[in-house]
Amino acid sequence: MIDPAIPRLYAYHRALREAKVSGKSTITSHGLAAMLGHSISSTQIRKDLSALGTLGRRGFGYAIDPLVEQLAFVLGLEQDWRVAIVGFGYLGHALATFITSRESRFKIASIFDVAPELIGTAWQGIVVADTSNMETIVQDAGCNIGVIAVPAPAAQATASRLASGGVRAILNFAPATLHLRAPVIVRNIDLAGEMSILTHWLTAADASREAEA
Amino acid sequence: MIDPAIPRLYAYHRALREAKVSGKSTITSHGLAAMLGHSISSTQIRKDLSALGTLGRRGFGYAIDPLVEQLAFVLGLEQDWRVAIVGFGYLGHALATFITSRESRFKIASIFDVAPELIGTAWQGIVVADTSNMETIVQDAGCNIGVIAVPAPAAQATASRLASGGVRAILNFAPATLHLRAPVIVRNIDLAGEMSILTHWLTAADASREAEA
DNA sequence: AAATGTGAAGAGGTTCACAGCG
DNA sequence: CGCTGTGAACCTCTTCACATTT
Repeated sequence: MIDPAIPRLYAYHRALREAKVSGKSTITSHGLAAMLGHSISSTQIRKDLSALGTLGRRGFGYAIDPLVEQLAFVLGLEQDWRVAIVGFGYLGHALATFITSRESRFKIASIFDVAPELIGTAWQGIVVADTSNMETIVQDAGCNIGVIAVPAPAAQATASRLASGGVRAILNFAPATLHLRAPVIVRNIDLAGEMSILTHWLTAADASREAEA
Repeated sequence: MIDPAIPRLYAYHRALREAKVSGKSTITSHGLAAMLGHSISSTQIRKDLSALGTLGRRGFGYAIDPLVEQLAFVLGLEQDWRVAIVGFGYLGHALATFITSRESRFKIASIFDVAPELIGTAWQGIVVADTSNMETIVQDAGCNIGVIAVPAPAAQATASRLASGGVRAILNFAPATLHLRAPVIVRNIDLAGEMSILTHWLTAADASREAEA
């Protein structure tokens, strides 16, 4: 499966579950495109879905149930994942809540922080640990995925230690470039960067309006 | 400037500021690529930077100061932006802190929530308002940018009201497709989606390892 | 008739190879 | 000689047009 298709597949998965909740049992590629605000064309949707196997019926559309199931399979959402969260400030806390509430297959398995007032407190039965034995705790808890919600200067060390503990995928919210030798999948979410994408386009929009005038 | 270059430009901006802090005043395209973990090639960097004007000196590299300045200009980081945050739970709180700490040009100008225990409390001098007069408050505060950190079912209404209040760019953390008629720039950040991108690749890695065996 | 599935054309961005300059 | 700047080749993904199936 091609790279940029994956985020689209997740979008389909989400929209289809919504469609199901609202009572539908089939949907067409056009209908799905409409649900997604036409940000993805119906042709694109058909191309993506046909790559997963023969799931549609010509002249009819797609049955939602098997489609959701197949998407969940391809996205790896049919197995359990154990997540370690490092940094349990507002961001870490928000992520813990968010992740577990949206996808039942994600379990927070360990939480770390350096703040003395947080260490030893519990969230949903998980006790916040200090970072001194991160590698072993992560390994013992069987964490596959790590979430980095620490300040930028601490991000690299955190990433290395998560990798040492056997984590093979990292979601990084710290504005820092992570250097890892091991085959770890890293996905960076740079909030300040996202903001500046907005400001760039706002500025560009202003500039072009002035150019017209 | 081409679309996918913008996130790269922000990455350069961040790395260059780091380089400056560590005492450098010039840098080569190769050096910058190394700082970014070679996730971007030096050729790509030169193409991107040359599109901004003649900023490098052949046989020498780039002077950091003018480059940072030019990048900030292109990214729209040289003007002030007023941000409205809707939803002041853990996520909203984290974003408020994060945004203001990273880029001094972003000012949180208004905050909204529906929780009675939050309404009326203050954060950094900004009083959390209920959502009843969102349009006028946002307009009076001169907000350009809105951040949606509410549950998915409330996202669409929030977006529409922000747009009515004059907001022209939205950073949306709710897993929902926003339908807006006005020329509003929307950037969606889907945390569950990001997680499933990781799980897809983890699953794919497992599958290919089994195929090899 | 209606909607999927798909080879071919097209668009957009990245990489290459090297010219140009300090 | 080192490093930037850039036209051309390349490649990947998207869109088009239409054959195909119910």
